[in-house]
Amino acid sequence: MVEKEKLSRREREKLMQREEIFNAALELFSEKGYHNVSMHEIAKRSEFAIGTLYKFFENKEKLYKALMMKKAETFHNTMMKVLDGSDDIITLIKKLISVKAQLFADNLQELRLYFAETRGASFNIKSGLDRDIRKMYQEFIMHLASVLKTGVQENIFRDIDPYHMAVALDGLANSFLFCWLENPDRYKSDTNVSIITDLFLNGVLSEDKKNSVSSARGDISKQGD
Amino acid sequence: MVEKEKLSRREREKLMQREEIFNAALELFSEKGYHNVSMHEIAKRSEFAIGTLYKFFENKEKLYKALMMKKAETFHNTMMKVLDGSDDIITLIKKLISVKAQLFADNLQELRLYFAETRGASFNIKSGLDRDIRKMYQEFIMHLASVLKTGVQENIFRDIDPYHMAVALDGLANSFLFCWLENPDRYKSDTNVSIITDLFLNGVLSEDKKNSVSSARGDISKQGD
Amino acid sequence: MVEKEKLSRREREKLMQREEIFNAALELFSEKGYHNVSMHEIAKRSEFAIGTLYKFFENKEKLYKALMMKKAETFHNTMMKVLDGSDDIITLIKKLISVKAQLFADNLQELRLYFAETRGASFNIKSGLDRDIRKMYQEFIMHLASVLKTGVQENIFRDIDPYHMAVALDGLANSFLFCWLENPDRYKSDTNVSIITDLFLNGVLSEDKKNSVSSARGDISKQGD
Amino acid sequence: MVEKEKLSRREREKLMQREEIFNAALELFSEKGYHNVSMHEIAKRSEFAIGTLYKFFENKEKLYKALMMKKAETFHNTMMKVLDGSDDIITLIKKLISVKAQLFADNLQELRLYFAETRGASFNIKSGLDRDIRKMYQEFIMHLASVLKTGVQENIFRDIDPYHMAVALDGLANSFLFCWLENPDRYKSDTNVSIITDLFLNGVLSEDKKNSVSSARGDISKQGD
DNA sequence: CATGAATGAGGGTTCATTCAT
DNA sequence: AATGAATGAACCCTCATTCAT
Repeated sequence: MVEKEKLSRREREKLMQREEIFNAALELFSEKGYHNVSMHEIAKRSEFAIGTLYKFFENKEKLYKALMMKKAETFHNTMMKVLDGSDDIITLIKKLISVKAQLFADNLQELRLYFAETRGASFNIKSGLDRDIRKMYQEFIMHLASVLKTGVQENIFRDIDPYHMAVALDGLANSFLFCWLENPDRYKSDTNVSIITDLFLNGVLSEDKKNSVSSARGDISKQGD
Repeated sequence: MVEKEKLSRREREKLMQREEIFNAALELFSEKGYHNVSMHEIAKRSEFAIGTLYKFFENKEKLYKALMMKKAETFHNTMMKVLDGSDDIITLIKKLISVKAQLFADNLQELRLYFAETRGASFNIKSGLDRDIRKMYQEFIMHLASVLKTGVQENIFRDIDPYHMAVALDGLANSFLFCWLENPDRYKSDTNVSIITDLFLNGVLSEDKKNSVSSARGDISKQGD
Repeated sequence: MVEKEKLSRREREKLMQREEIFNAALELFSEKGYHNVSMHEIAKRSEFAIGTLYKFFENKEKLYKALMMKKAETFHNTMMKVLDGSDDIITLIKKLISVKAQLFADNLQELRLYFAETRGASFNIKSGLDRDIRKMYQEFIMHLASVLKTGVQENIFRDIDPYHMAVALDGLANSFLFCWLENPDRYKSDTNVSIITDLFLNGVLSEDKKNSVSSARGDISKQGD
Repeated sequence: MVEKEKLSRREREKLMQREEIFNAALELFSEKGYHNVSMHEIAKRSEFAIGTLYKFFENKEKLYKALMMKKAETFHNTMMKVLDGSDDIITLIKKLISVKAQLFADNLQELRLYFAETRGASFNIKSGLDRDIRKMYQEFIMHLASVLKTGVQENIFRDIDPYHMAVALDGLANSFLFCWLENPDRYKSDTNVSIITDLFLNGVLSEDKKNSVSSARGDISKQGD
């Protein structure tokens, strides 16, 4: 993503330093939340002087914003890449959930911060972080909707507003994933992704598709009367 | 809930004052989040002296916790009451969404705080607020699951784990409601509640029930072929 | 001391109330020190309203001063009364130490406050408490000196400046009494008073008196060469 | 005590700053007592920002304790050093009083604080300051007692409990010194030290020594018959 | 250029005092 | 006259930010 070849040694070094500050800050914010972390702590953890932090980031809020935006972009891009794949729509949805599940498993703390910004009370109103992140989120939903729309056009899905389908799919995934990550004992990564997928597909697949999509029934509905 | 007849004038006054502090604090916390509101501000907004605030609430954290617990209990009780109604399961679900929609419409800001505690990064860990609120939420989900279970037993729903259905229904509702409340132009309270209901029911109704539940089809699926 | 006969019921009542506030305040100040006691606490302990406290005492500092002055006067008067007795000088000194010892044993905490004002850092500089108490103390020392002077004139004591003798006697007594009250295991009230007396008398008695004052030798000096 | 040669410029500076805060704080505490001095005042007097104070001392109580302990140690060490000298016992006592007198003259305000902790009402109990200081004081008394004991063994003093002699000597000195320092007009450093010494020695010297110790008579007892 | 000592505004909280009832 | 609810100045302390080195 970063084109190291074109940068001078000095510039590369700077980028590395920025990265190290990022990592230290992310760790701390994730552990304790924005307001319970001081610049002092970040400086110590990143092994830079406080002044150096301010060379890279105007202030604490901007640092946090940059951090969250970076994470959000990573999440965003990861999800978007799935949407841009050439899989058939059913596979794509399965992948989407699967990738999202992995994202949750790997970044639970960071996602809490992320959701605090999207759903909860933003820590950084002034910097407009919440606005920017929500915009990205909307972009993703719209893209997902456009993909789902092809499913409707191909008669795989019933004629439901694709935007609604997108919101539904995402909401379903979020609530299950949070639920599982908070009650880790309930979570078995293999079968659980399909629970979400199946619940979603059952609601949106067109009648004549239902039988042909194996996993969409057997798993969650035990009696096929 | 409060028996005003039995209280002395002084006690009524106290209750009113407490309420006013509550409201001022709730407004401010909702607008800016816990850490961006000072006791000074709350005092000013509520038109009391700082000392008076401390007569009613031991400290800022306790005030916040009392606030959140009160709101959470209101939400909780409102939703629980619906579950305890004697309606048939389909009506009950519709009511649930409808009531929840109203709750969202009336308390968007407060709900942001609520979600910050349940989903986002709550770092008010000391007071155990997040634990208490999540417990209440789990209680609700379990109760909803038990109600949905009767739907499975009566063969209205397919044989899906009721807990999963509960998580799904709640997740679906949350994401739609947040979405609409952030894009108020998309929101028309009448038709939109049924979008959530229909999406959910389509995923869980047993085959032989689908035709008999009118609203569950026509609205979202325009053509059943 | 207070002539109750001449006071109306109302006035007697007031006096009683004042007394109760005094006692509550004295207890608390003795337990925790001036700055660690709030008017609230005094009100609660004395079972009066805060406002009532302020009817009797202009402010906290004045209350404390009144309190300390009263205690100081009690100490002062008790000691002065001994000085005014008609005993011979040796007996008088013994009584003085004995009475002082009893005062210390009964009022250790209050005396700590008293010494904080006379010797330590006064809590109430503004009110001039330290000045007033030190004045009383000087008065006592001067009176003691005048009594000791008769001992010099009667050739019972050597020709030492009576003021010096007074300071010496008081200093001796204070340091022993504090020492014993802080190490109560060392303290046996009977013999210890005579330790102070003997030490003092040994230093000041004229040669020809030493043999005639029995207790002044045998007790502390075992070998009479 | 501090090896300035081995410290870097920065370290020396730090030490100087600490010293300046110490001095400002000591002045203020001595003038007004612990509770009547705010960190704000100390900051202003020492010409540092409040934050800087907290770089050097964890909190107000720790600052006060450090202050008191330092002063107490200085007093303690100064007195102890005299005790460890190789002088004969009479000279040693004279030196002791003389050094103590100088200490009082140079540190009257600070000594008030010190006595507030040892004798008066110390309510800095949390930090254990009073305990630590009293322990040091006891140590000094015990050491003094052990030195005086040699005087008894060498038959210079009568057979009096050395601990009692120590308490007496210290108490005598304290009361005279306080008295003089509060009535500076009475004080003439030369003759007055010998007043204390003589009073003490008169009480404790063995009979056969009294004549040989010149100063112990002539000064305070004008006629020896 | 990197550093981190120094800053001081602003936070939460207490409590002596007032005054309407 | 007695009350105690209400007040708000002032406390201790933190931490984002600056700037001389």
